[in-house]
Amino acid sequence: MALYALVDANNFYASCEKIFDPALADTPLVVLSNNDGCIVARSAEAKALGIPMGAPMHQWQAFCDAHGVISKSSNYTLYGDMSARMLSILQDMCPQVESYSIDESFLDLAGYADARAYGLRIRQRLQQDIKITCGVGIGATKTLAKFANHLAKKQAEFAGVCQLSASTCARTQALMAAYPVAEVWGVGRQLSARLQADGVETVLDLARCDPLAIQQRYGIVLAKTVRELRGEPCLTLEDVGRPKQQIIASRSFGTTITDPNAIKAAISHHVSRAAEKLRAQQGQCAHLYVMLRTNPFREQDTQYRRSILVPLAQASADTGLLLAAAMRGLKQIFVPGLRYHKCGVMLGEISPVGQQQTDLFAPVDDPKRLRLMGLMDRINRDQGAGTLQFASTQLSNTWQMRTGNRSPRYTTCWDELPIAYA
DNA sequence: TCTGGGGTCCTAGGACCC
DNA sequence: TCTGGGGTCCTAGGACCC
Repeated sequence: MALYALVDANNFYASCEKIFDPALADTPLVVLSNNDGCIVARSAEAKALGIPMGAPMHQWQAFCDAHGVISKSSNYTLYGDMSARMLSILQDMCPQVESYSIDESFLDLAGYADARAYGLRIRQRLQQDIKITCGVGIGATKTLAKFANHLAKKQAEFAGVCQLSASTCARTQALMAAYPVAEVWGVGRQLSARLQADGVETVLDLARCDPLAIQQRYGIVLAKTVRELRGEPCLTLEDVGRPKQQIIASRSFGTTITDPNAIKAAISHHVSRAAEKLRAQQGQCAHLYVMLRTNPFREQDTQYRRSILVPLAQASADTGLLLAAAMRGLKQIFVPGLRYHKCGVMLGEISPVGQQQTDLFAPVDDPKRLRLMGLMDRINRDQGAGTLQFASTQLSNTWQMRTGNRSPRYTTCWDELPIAYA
């Protein structure tokens, strides 16, 4: 009998900020996206004030000022490190763990006699060791575990850990009937609007649909979701270390950009970051996309949005080669005179280095160049990102993003460790 | 003035082939 | 004059997730 748990940290980014700054303990707090653009995390107090997820900060600035809400620029170095600590505790407690996102992991609990008691222990341990409060949802499928997790957080009687029994059980059905279909994992805005138009309003309504009819009308993905809601597993735990199939590096500019050199510099920067990630997973890519666009929210501006695929003559992980390819692509899609807002690159068709294609004569990266790249990565890791860079990155820095109020990197940087006074 | 970034999977439609 | 249809591969884009 399959049994999955989903462990999900509450208000993760906001909690990370609060752990290291006790003065923020009972203060409403929001964490902002890059460029301090959107609200991407809220503390419990900020949620209670009615601040919505994803809202543009500039629309809420006055409200936050009036209600004493503290805002923080995002500090991904800190959140990433806390996430790794959380994962290692979970791996210590359970042999089968899939890290699903920065603050969520699925656990395979098949064969555990008292899964709920185990969930409570996990919750206690995370609370005790790293001061992170999480919800635990347990069910026969990942989709049910997701829903259970939602219940664990929303309904106080579960004390943070909810185990759903079979979807045929009356109690489970009552819970499913109490939540809108949009709460189901995999049902977003578009799908929930269509489903509601078809009379499928609650989670229970969807669970009662015929999977084949759903497949006809909505496709295979939603059909799997229906099966999962009915207790039939369609999704399994995925390997933690699975290499990425595509690697994206992109950013909005801190300000509108028209200067082609600034865009070249930004693209160079993104290529460098993406190639670093590619080498970190011992990969090489056979093509890359270059993406460029104007600001869709500025309706008064001429809108433009293009991406272009640049195939490489050989699969490569060499920043220099990738830079040259990206510049060729950029040249093709850059239109002078527009007010640009964001650009990026995506590496695709990724394969492991060394697993060569069948063509004996296919060129491969020069080993000397790869050693140089490895050295560059090590220096940048030890001495700080950007210590060694390709020159095109330096053409301009006007595109850099804004960060108003980032907290210290408490756990990963010697100069920024928190200080405790006894 | 100011609206994120990084992923996965699926599908529609065009190009091409026989 | 009459001018098919099915399969496959590829790509762009859309939906979803956090």
